[in-house]
Amino acid sequence: MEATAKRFRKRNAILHCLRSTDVHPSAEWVYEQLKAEHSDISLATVYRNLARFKERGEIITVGTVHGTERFDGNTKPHVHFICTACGSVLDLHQIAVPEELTKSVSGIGQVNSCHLTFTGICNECINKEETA
Amino acid sequence: MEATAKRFRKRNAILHCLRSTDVHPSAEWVYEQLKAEHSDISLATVYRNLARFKERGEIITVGTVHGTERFDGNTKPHVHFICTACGSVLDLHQIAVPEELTKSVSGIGQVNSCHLTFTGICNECINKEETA
DNA sequence: TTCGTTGCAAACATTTTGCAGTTTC
DNA sequence: GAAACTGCAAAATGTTTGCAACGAA
Repeated sequence: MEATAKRFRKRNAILHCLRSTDVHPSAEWVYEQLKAEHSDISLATVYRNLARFKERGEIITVGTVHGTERFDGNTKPHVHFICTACGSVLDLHQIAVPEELTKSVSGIGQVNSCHLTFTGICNECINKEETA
Repeated sequence: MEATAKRFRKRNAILHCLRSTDVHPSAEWVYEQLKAEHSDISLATVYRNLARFKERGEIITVGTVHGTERFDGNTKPHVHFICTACGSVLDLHQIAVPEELTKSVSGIGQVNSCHLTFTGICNECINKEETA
């Protein structure tokens, strides 16, 4: 099996981890997840591969939340909501950036991507606050 | 003059610096600008005041470009273009996020802000590349 | 006297890098 | 053997904090 070639085991694991979650993880989170299966994995490997994936467009960056970069294995354009209280990042699949908007950007340069992000307080954090 | 009270001179200078530029500066950039007028200013003061302004909504964060946070003294909602080559951040005043979009987000929590960002390569960098 | 602001240096957290060891071709 | 991937530890980076000094009320 090519996919399990020892050479790429960790790289594949990192990509798979990103693709199979919707928490928009940080490097640290991915590292923690993979430690179970790959007890000898190093954080540097996670960072190196995240950088590589990003370069190749296999993953995207959602932004920096509370000082740490957050990634998304879903590269299809979609909208995000970032809770500034707990730092969670949620997908808003029901919304899309109208194509006309993107088109009207030409003239400033070569546009490679477009990212719409809402920030606020998620329902969970609002409830916590009320209960407290 | 209240505005020039020694107590707030540097804080005012920092805010004024942000309000009177469209480069979407980093903390370091603001610091460098202010050194001319305030030779004894410290980077910590810049960071402290930027955090304060952000908290109070007097400035906003545009995002993190090449590892450093970039600020904007213009808090009116507007769209940005980030050049991933040179790291410059440009305003796209001609575009606006349709209100309907924002409205349809309710349900996920309390939305405080919304930010649309395009990334790509600015014309200047494209030209540099071609000439090279 | 009490409070808020600052400079300085130290601390901090995240991310990147150098190097040696290993695997694949 | 050459090239690619990795772990480890060290380094680099951007940002925050503790503290003493100062200024304003």
